[in-house]
Amino acid sequence: MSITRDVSVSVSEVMNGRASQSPRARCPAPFLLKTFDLLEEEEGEGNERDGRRRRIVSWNEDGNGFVVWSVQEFSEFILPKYFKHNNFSSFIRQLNTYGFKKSAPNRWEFQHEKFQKGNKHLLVEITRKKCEPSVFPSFLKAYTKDSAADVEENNHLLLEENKNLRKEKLELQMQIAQFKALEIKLLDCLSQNMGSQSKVRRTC
Amino acid sequence: MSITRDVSVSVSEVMNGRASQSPRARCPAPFLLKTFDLLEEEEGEGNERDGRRRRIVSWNEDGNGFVVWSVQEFSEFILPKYFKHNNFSSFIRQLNTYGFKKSAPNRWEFQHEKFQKGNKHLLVEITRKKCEPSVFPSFLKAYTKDSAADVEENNHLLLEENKNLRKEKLELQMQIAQFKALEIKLLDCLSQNMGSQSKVRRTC
DNA sequence: GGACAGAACGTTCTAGAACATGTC
DNA sequence: GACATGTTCTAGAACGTTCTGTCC
Repeated sequence: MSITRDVSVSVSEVMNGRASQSPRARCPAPFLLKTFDLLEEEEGEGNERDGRRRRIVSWNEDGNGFVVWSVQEFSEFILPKYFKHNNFSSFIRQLNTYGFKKSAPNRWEFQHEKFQKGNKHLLVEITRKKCEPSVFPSFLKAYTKDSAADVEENNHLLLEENKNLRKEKLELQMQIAQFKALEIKLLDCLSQNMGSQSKVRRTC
Repeated sequence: MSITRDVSVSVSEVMNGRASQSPRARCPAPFLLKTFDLLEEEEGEGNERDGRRRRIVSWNEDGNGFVVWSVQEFSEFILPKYFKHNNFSSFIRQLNTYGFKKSAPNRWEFQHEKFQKGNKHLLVEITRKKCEPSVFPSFLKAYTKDSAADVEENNHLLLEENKNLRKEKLELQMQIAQFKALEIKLLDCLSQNMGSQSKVRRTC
């Protein structure tokens, strides 16, 4: 009974649902593949075309990120080749969606822990950010969305209860004060009425 | 007593505080002025330089918006001339902050109701979007900013206080119970010790 | 095979947030 | 130093497109 077979599915894949689908299962998101391929093409034979491309976009020195050297050319020539648009901002949006971080000021360099030169297999570990919240079953979304309001409501209820408790406490304290006064009166009565009979201690 | 003099200050100006400041009072935001000037330069004599510029950015046909024709040249040559950066996305962010809307797909055209060719005086009507919420006096900002955390914290404190109040209430109720028991004992003592002397009522 | 619903993914436009800078 | 404004990086939100399982 080898139930350990074929369970090499990462947590992240289960999380974002990729693992449960047939063709796309165990495949990186299209965006990641395209971006990776786009960069791998840099590693070509170094002919004129690749040389030109290398000035537009490339892996960084350490191979743990990439740099868009010419936004204009990247947008005009590279993007439409791999995607259905030529907007640099859309490309950036996708990078952020998949958790990439801009890793240098003054130039368009981005990094992701699992996006490394030569390690295409790591791409499956990269998940859409939107998937993290949606680990919550969707039917809980409404609750999550209104949590702020809920907290406020909770607050209000607590405040009400607090007010009532304070009021009750005050009433109890007044009762106790009356009891104390009563005790004194009773003791007075006792000491007076018992007169010469016997001593009375407060504990009776 | 003409108190109606010099009250030509628009509501929006009062709202965003521009009207209360001296030099900048009744002045459009720097960003708006710069963007407007940048476009007004298009209306020059039409010499070579302006001709070139016109291909980069210009008012639209109706004069109720403008178009950045070449993002690359706009970013490289125009932006650093007027602002402290050359990022097109930062320029876009500012446009959105001031309520401009992208008014055409497939090209970088933006419009704002009060941003019109030849009507520089309308610029004072354009306010930062952030100012709408900050109609709230600024001294409330801290509260507003931390409100979520505050509410949570408040909640926690209330919960603690509630717990203590319940505890105190219980203790008070126990005290009262003891007092009641004591009262009964005292009354017993009284009735016993007074014997034949006189009747004792609980109110003594 | 075709229709269709639901989910994942992509594209676009706008806003949030943190920090920097400048101004009074 | 409080406040408005500017700059940067990231996220929200709406909507469109593609994929996939299901039912007929």
